[in-house]
Amino acid sequence: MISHRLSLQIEHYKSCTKTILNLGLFKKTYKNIHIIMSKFLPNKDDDYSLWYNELVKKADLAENSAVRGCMVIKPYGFSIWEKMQAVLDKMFKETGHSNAYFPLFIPKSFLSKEASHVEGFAKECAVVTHYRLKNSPDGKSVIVDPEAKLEEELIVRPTSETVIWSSFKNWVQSYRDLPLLINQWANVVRWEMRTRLFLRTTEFLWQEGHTAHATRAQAVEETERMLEIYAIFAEQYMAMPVVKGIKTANERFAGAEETYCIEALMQDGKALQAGTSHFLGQNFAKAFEVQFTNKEGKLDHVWGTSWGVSTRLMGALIMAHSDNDGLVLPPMLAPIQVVIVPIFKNEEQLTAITAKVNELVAALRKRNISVKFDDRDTQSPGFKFADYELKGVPVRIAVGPRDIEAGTAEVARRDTKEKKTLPFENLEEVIENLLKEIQENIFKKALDYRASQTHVVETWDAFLETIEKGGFISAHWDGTPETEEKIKELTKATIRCIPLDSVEESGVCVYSGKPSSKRVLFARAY
RNA sequence: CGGGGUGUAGCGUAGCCCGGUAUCGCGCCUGCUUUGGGAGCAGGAGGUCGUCAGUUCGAAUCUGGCCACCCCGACCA
Repeated sequence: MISHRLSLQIEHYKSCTKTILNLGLFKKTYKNIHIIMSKFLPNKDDDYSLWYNELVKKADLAENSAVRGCMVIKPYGFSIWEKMQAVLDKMFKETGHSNAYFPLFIPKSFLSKEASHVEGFAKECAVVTHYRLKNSPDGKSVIVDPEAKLEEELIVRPTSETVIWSSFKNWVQSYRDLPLLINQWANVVRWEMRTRLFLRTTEFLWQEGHTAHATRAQAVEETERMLEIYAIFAEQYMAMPVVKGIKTANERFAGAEETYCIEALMQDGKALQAGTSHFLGQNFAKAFEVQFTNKEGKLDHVWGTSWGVSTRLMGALIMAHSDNDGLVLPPMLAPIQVVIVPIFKNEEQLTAITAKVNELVAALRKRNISVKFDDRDTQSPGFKFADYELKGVPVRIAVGPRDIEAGTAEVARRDTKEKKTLPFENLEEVIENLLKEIQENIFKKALDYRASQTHVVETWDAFLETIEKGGFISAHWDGTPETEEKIKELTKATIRCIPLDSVEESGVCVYSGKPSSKRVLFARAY
């Protein structure tokens, strides 16, 4: 709990930091301190959330918009999202799903058809009540035309289960129509009180999969399959280790029978839910009367699932790997994997360097490596080095006159900051391997970090002490919502999930002392 | 919705107490010198001081209203 006085001090500190960051004098006079200040980013360990916000803006990923709580995703940030989309979309298609698009607006009556669902979202829905504007009497502005009131208000989708299931009703008649495997890429709106770029914004982008199946078993299988896809994506592409698990009743999606999730640990010791997959049972099928005739000729309700990941993954990606010099992107998702910076004093040198570099660019592209040759003469090499580090480009190659003479290039990797001068000959193969190594290395680093921050705790005292340090706590829980609530109230920690690989072992609840058969994962979360 | 804070050039700010059209840095533009880790020097452009009203010869500055944003809390698949 941060006291008011302390929060004021933090405010003061932040504004001072900003001032210092912008004082050129400071940089000039105290070169050493300038190095510590590190590329004008706040220090990650001093103030993690300030570091995060500044990084998002300075790395040109996103910025706040004129609309409260909504963000503008800038070209560089969006290109990372596009890479994520491309990979996920391919994975969805490979597992038999098709894309479709459903409307942004949902009739209000749809939301009330599934009782627990509406309860979960009612408080954060944007509502459209009118469909026309007109000039104000004084002609200086526009006002909502009171005559243009909608008969039934429209809800801006916070998620699309209801519109989609109202369509599914028409799409499904026979077991031959099943399974129905649909995905949509869309924007959704949830009127959140407090927002943060990428992590929680009023409007965000996501994909939502919605499927219908003939049997319970098939729907559960689908739920688990998609969770697995999310886990593979997180670990193999984002290089971010995740725990697969099941949510407790408190944390479950409104309208689901079971919510599966992947949970990741950020560098400040807080957990982040990175994706969810819901087994909906027959809840929506019953609410929207989606029935089919089975092989035996009997009418039955279908079984549903829904699953999604959002632009929140961008926040996860940023917080999982980045450092005080800026972003660290996994090569699999980096829009630019290799940047080549020429070092030249005159046109003649640049021409010689360009000729040599073009060979390398062609060879790298042949291997499907995205490469940028930054031959602008308007920025100095030093500026470019720092800038591409800020943007998380995994590999940088510098080529100058000395290299041309020696037949070499300087290769620097973003993750370790290691620099090596290597022969130009066959460099493309070295780079290709280096990209793989970087991908593995940042995953391993994140995995080691998580291991060091996952604590097995047996007693309440130890729990209280450990939760302050951050990280995951693996502890026994008696399975009651009351205990879960109480722990949340006392520590702000929630049960992130019951891990799928949690082993059966008898123990006692860390809070109540009642018997328990499994450990669950606690953490403070985003 | 409660508590606190801030609005001055693209960004970050000084000035406000004690009224006289605005300070500094970054960035931007031009020129020359530079270029192997955010280049230097010289010159230059850019401001309805959030907004509306009041006090005054005169308002960034004083008074009142309004608006916006930020932080803390409540809330949050």
